[in-house]
Amino acid sequence: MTERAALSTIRDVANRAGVSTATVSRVLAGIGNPKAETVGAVMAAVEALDYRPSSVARSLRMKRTFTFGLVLTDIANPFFPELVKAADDAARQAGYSIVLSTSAYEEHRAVHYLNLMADRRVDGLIVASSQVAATSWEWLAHAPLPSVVVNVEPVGATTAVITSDNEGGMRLATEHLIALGHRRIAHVTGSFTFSAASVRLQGFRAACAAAGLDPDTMPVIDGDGQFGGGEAAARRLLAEFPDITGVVCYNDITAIGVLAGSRAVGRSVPADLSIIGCDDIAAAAWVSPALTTVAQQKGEMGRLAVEHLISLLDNPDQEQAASVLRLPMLLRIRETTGPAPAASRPR
Amino acid sequence: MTERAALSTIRDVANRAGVSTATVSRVLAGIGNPKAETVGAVMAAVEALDYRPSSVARSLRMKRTFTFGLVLTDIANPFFPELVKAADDAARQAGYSIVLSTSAYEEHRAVHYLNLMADRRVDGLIVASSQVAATSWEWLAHAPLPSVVVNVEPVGATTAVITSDNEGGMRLATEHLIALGHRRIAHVTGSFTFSAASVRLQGFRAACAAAGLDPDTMPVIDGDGQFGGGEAAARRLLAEFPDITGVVCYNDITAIGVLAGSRAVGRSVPADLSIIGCDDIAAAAWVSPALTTVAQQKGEMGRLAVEHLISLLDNPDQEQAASVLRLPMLLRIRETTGPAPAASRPR
DNA sequence: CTACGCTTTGCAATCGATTACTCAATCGGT
DNA sequence: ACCGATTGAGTAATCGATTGCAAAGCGTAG
Repeated sequence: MTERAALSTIRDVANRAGVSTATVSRVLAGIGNPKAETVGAVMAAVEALDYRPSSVARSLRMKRTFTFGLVLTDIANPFFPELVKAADDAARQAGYSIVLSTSAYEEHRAVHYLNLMADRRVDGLIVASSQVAATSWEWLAHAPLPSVVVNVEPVGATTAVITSDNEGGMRLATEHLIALGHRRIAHVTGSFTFSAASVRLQGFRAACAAAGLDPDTMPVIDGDGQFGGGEAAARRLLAEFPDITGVVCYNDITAIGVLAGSRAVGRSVPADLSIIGCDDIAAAAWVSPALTTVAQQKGEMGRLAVEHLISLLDNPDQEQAASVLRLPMLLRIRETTGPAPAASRPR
Repeated sequence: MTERAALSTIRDVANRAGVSTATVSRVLAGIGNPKAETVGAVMAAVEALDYRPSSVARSLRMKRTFTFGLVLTDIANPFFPELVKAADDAARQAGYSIVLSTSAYEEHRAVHYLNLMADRRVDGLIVASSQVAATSWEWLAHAPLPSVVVNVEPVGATTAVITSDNEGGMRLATEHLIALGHRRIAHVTGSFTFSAASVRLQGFRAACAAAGLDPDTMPVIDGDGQFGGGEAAARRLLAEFPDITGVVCYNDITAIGVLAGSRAVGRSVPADLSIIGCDDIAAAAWVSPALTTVAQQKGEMGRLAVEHLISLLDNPDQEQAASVLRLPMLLRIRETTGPAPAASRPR
């Protein structure tokens, strides 16, 4: 059996040290000029009683919890760990903690969790999502606390938004294939319930057009942002358009699916077919051949979100502005992209 | 600019409804037999003011936060998402929330976070880790709150432990290869700072012995539980012991590394070489060929941890016992294992 | 018609911290 | 040696809920 230590209060410490609770509080907070003698007595009592102030009581009195809520649509999304970690580090460094919650892609639960966070009286809210429904936006706009939205860009954003330059990133990916000599390039999309899906498609088309390739002649196949969707898309794509030499995918998981599907129908990557993903999740480096991709600066997004909230809290007068920050994406060349097969080179 | 709704207190509601705060509290908690009229007035006021009770104040008064702390060594570990999700669901269902924190493999930070959780006055603690140092165990044993340890089994456990039957799982994996006719089988270990590494090695040896294969003649190569370690191990292994036809790996990430390394040196999987992992992370299904593995019941572990805590809280008299629960692991046959090549079959 | 009992509601203490305000003691200057 | 400034610490209010106890309201029985 384990002996459970009883938790002592500030009053216990005050009694043992022979001072008032006010003094204990001040000494611990480093406020005022306490006599060395007093400090000694307090610290000794704190030590002896293993006193740890209740942040519940502190929060009630100070009307600050020094906590940020981080709401994820789905914690299983391999995109999120890095973001959570960076946000956690940044928060910790500034004396804040992060409370996590995941809403598992169900809209009604999302609003429920947002409310739960508000009940908790978190000082600020970070919503990291692939999709956020209108009701949630509404809620955030009138919420009694500041918030930042990460990774999704709503149409009429009313809060600060931090996201990646999805269009530019996709352009980067497409340009990479074009530079390798590919001229017949396909795009496998994500589910269009993800706001990034259409933006990434746009980037693909823009890059084609800029290189003198008519975007309307380039196959676009619907995926679902998951492995299965990518695999199915690859089979369909290669059956209908066998002359394709490059595939630009909505995200890495899709690309990994496309990789599997392509090989299943006998294409060798990157000799016959080049594949490029988007996000740069950990698994991208694990598949073989390792996946070429454009990376989102996930850690940076988490860090910036926290910093934004803190600056909002430090300047309480300044109204929350509806800003949008798009971080550039970074090309990570690995092994799934290579020169276009000579046969299909133009002229 | 967004108009920030001012947050109203129970007193505001009481005033507007023309009742006392006590009545509001009772109505909202469903205690007593309030007159329908009173209920109506209170609910109307709640609605009108968009009142949401402060769980900070409630926690202070009730000395319960209805929150569990979940401490992860590293949130980036692909093992954890499923566990977190299941724990979250189970907790939510019972009226609790989960507060997450990650200690990033640094022991001193781990204790720091445990303290932070205690300051938060969480009602219970779940520690999910691959390794927990002695100081943390010490802390948990004398902590002023109940706790469960998940996924790691310390030598002198003083709290409840929920883990997988790592020995049995590894035996299962090894038996699978043996049943397929393999007789020269290697094991790539994890870092031995992970408590499961030696137990899994034991399982491997036990299965060999049981099948009449001398474990001492089976190559054992050190990995590190990461992709790189697996890849390097494969190169070394296949150079030194080219007659090997099967590899049992400490975990999936290692196995994926071994897969990459084997192919880099020209082995085809599963024709020349069978590979089996352990854990069943999401990426195991994404690589190609898809990885055969033994699955940990990750969700189940999270669910059970939460249930255990709740039962501990519901029966406060019952002392916390040091129990160990080992969940069976499940064989998931995919594509990286196949019959041993005929050439190497015995006799 | 009064009194007793049940229901419904209010009063006020409480949880454990922080902090504005007050007060006592000490110090220095002339 | 006296007085004002300064320092160090205590008193008590406060944050926003919950809940034991008291009391008011109401119905009914004697």
